[in-house]
Amino acid sequence: MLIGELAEKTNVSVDTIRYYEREGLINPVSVRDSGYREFDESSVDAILFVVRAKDLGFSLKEICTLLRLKNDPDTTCGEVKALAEKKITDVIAKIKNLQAIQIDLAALISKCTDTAASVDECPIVDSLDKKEKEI
Amino acid sequence: MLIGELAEKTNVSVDTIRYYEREGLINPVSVRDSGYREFDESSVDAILFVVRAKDLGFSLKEICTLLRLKNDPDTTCGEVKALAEKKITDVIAKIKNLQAIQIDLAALISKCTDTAASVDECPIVDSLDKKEKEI
DNA sequence: CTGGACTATGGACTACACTCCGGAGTCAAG
DNA sequence: CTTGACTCCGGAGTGTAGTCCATAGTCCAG
Repeated sequence: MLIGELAEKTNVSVDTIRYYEREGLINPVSVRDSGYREFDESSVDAILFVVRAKDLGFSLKEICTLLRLKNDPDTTCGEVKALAEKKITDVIAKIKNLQAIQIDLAALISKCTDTAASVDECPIVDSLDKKEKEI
Repeated sequence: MLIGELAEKTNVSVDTIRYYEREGLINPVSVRDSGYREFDESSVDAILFVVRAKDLGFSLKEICTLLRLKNDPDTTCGEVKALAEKKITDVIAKIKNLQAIQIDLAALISKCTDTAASVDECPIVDSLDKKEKEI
């Protein structure tokens, strides 16, 4: 199949597929003399691999590494697991950060009881202005 | 004080301060004929306002809005609160997303029991390869 | 053999928040 | 009055993940 059909089957745009190819994430099965790329069902799987890994929070660079491991017969499952573990650590850290932000925002919001008040007396602005430095 | 001193006091680089000025987030108190910007303690507070808002997850653009509200006498506290509420909604959505990712990653990781196994039998790679599409 | 749909390429552009650079001008101390 | 630290400006570069474009070539049905 040509790139347009692959794009349709995977729900990934033609431009993005070409971008993934440039980044070394996928390869056409063959290329005609005209330059037209040809793909098959394995290409669909390859694209979906990338999409799923992306959904799990892996960057394209990390997916590259994942693919290199996947295609190297000497790779052990442990190496892949290590990547997944590193990623989950990152994810947990991000969640923690966001939760701290959530708590701070909630505290600010709850302080604001009189929404009609002038901004001069707004406890939210006030907090951003004068918040004592934490240790 | 000059920009270098302000940078030191706020722990924000000279380049970043100039960038914030270009973006309309802060303004020097005055500018000499030579072009040298002059700042005072209020500038320190202004920078710290930006830094704190950033820490709460606001983008520079949003901080711009926040500052416009802050400086407009007609602004009510409710308008500021609305921004904070929108932001906390965003934050909660991000947390939810990341938590879903965390769960998926944890499931994959727990499936991998034999770290010495070849990547061909790696349940993690396997899942990325063949995961049936969810509805 | 022609028209319309598709594809190729290279490069520019987006958003975000900086960061770095070169060349020139300024300032204050010694 | 020189030296060294500081500052100015404009512009380019960084990383991420694409997206869009013009121009040119290709493919196939009618």
